[in-house]
Amino acid sequence: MQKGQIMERPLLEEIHDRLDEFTATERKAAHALLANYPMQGLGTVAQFADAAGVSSPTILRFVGRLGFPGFADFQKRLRQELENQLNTPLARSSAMESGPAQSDDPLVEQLVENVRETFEHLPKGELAGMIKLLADEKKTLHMIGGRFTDALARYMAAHLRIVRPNVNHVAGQQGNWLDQLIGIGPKDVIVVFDIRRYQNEIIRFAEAAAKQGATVTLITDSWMSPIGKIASFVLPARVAVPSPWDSSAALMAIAEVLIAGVTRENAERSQQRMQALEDLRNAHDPENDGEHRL
Amino acid sequence: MQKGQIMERPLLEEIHDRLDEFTATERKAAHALLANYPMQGLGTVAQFADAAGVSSPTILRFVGRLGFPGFADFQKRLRQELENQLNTPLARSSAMESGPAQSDDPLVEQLVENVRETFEHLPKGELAGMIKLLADEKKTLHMIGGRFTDALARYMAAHLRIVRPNVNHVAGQQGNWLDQLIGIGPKDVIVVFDIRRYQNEIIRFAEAAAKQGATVTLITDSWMSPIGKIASFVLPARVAVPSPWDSSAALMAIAEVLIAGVTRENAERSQQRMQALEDLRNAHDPENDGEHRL
DNA sequence: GCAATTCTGTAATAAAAAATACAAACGTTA
DNA sequence: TAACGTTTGTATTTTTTATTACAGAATTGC
Repeated sequence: MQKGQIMERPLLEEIHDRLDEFTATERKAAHALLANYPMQGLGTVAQFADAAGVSSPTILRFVGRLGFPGFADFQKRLRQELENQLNTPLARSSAMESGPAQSDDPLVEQLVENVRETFEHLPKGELAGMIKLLADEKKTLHMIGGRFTDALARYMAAHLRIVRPNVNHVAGQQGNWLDQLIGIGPKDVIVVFDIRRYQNEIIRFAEAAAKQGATVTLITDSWMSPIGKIASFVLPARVAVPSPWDSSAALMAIAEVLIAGVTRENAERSQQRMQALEDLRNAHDPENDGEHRL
Repeated sequence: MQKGQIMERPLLEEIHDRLDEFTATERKAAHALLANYPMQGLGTVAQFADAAGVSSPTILRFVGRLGFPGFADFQKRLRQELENQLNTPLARSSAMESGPAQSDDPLVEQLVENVRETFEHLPKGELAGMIKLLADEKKTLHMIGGRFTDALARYMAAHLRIVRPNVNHVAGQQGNWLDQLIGIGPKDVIVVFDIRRYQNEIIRFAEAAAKQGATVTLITDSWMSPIGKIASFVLPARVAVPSPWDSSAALMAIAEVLIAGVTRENAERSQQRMQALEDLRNAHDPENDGEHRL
């Protein structure tokens, strides 16, 4: 079917969406371009062809199918897109202040150092074991966090929900939490984010869950959280920075390593689910050409 | 694939410094290039000449004087520079390909490196300006994020809400978002977290807010977010890691630096509000033994 | 398993763009 | 102001690059 020629949509997206309209070699060209977008398109046809492992005419046919009369027009479009993005505050700053200029802010230094040290001291066994546990889809996962760390629980749940079933984020008010305790048993795994000051409600939730047979895992700022006593796996992170606040950057980093680990642990399933979700999104996404003016 | 080529300093700088070595018309060429760097150099010689108001040979002499054997070499250099900025310099090539590497997980290495590099390249002016803006309590702040980055918006809002009034997290469904647009005007500041793939709804929200006079700020993965065009401040972070997911750790780190900055910017007010909140908590929740770091 | 169709690369051709030669214009100095 | 050196554009040549024609390969349908 013929889509309306919306010239404003990024070429990147259009190529992505129309990937299956192309022939096998044209798709190789598309992938080469997407992999190094948009620079790959700004050289010569021959360079492009070489990088994609196809012949020059295939490149020409590819851009032709995208709707460009010639390669030059295609390049013009790419340059146009780049130019539009380049005249932004970001472009100004990143181009101008290109000096290395190590950060002199002690907060920044400490924060970066925290992330690095966290992994340096992270017990490998705990990490591997926890990944394996979280990858087991027969278990139901429940993420929970405190006042600030709730955002991390949410973040982790949003990702894991994509690569595996049975992922729950224990959100909302405390009363709500207790409701969710009802169904929890040996087949459940609780992932707790808990840094000082350790909130009583979370501690109680974790203890209750453990009592009902659930496996409790903990991502925390030290081994000091009371939950550590009942947790099967504990991952400690550095959180102290010269500020009234603790830093959650290292916690976030741990969460991401866990997410990546679970994804990798069962790559095919993850791949399938991601693809299925992608299809669903495309199917549901109405052609958004209507502009919303308010 | 990164060649052993030494990363010389940006051509932009060199041209700027050597501006008076050039002849009058060559300088016109230089200015045309600087005015639209580097896109102006990526077209044909004739286009370049036309834009600069000089003849083609002058362009050739200009690039010749810069030390390039031919125009093609000059373009190659420009493309190289762009590519280095578009992709993370280290991520795509070195981390992905060299499998064995250190004893450490390459994902972890890249993640830590991302956080470090993010701050190395973070434009100081943008950061300082943004902190000042966010510290202005006459403004109302609205945090918004995408599928995954919503957690960051939430996290940031949770913190800022403590140290200053008028902080809002634009949460929930899209329909909801539009409702919140109603009251937005020049006294509002939108903080957008947006990494690829950039979600249309968020873009529309930011655009609409900007149209109504609000100040838009952006924390993103590169200069490619369309919101960059309308944003007053843009803070870019490294997000690429060897995983199907992008890493938000650096985004989180930026958020924390902003939070700390705002807290510091108005230390007394922050102190007062934190104390007041503490008192409230103790009054309402006697179980909590009020240890609090400040 | 064969025919028809589609796809793809090789090689030739056409188009363009870069590079060059040269003369006019300009500026500088005697 | 005249003569010299430098700078600059026009016109031409040379080279590169895009494009096209066509035949062999691969795929699809019957």
